[in-house]
Amino acid sequence: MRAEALKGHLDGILLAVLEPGPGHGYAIMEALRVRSGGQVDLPTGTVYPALHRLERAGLVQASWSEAGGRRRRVYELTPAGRRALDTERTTWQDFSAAVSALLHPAPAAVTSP
Amino acid sequence: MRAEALKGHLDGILLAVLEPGPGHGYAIMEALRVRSGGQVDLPTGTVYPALHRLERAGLVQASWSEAGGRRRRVYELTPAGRRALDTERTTWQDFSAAVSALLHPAPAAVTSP
DNA sequence: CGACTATAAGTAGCGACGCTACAGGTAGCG
DNA sequence: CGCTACCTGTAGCGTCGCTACTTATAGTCG
Repeated sequence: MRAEALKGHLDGILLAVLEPGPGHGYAIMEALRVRSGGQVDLPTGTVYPALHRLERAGLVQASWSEAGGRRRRVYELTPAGRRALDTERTTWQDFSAAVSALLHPAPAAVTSP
Repeated sequence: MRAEALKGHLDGILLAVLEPGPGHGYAIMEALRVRSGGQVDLPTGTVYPALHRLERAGLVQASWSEAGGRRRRVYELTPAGRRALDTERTTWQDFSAAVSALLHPAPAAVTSP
């Protein structure tokens, strides 16, 4: 899938992945690949800047951790992040319903009589 | 609705509106507003450039028409445009299913055991 | 040992896209 | 005459995801 189509919804997806518990960037990319059945496979140049963006926005909170000589930046939802996720979910519902409706039927011609 | 969220799907929507028959820019904006129950209300600075883009891409074909002293640029789908619309519909199905799946459940934590 | 893969994080620069804020013009109504 | 609806358009901006690259450690295979 053209991951480019995620435009504007990536943030919500990342927040959703972090909802059940903290995680680091690499694990998030893995989780997305697995959960989408390989459909969503984001490059690092997409995920890391997005996480930094979320951090700047105060939606996630980050901290360094060490595991087997590998440093990890672990991200966790903030209260604001949870609220933003809720908002994103309802926004997505409305949005996808609207697009589906517009994309599918095609009842009559556009030109007025 | 944040029309910005349409990123990447606007073209498909415009093609869908033009599917049943030709139409001009202003009527297209009207049609979108009406069909979406006011949810989708695009500014002219979004619609006209998008139509020009579709024209450059060969997905629509444009011609001037005159009606009551008002010039109108009427757009019509090309065969390539119809094919692109089909593609967009299946792409949208996959995409929206994937996003819904990722956004909603949240089965387990990200971090591996 | 050396090469390679997996794990892990990051940045610079680019291109695409939608938006804001304009500009310009006609028709009709009070 | 002023206002609203109709109709098209552009310049410049900001955001966002992508490509391509860099840096570093751990494990595996020949």
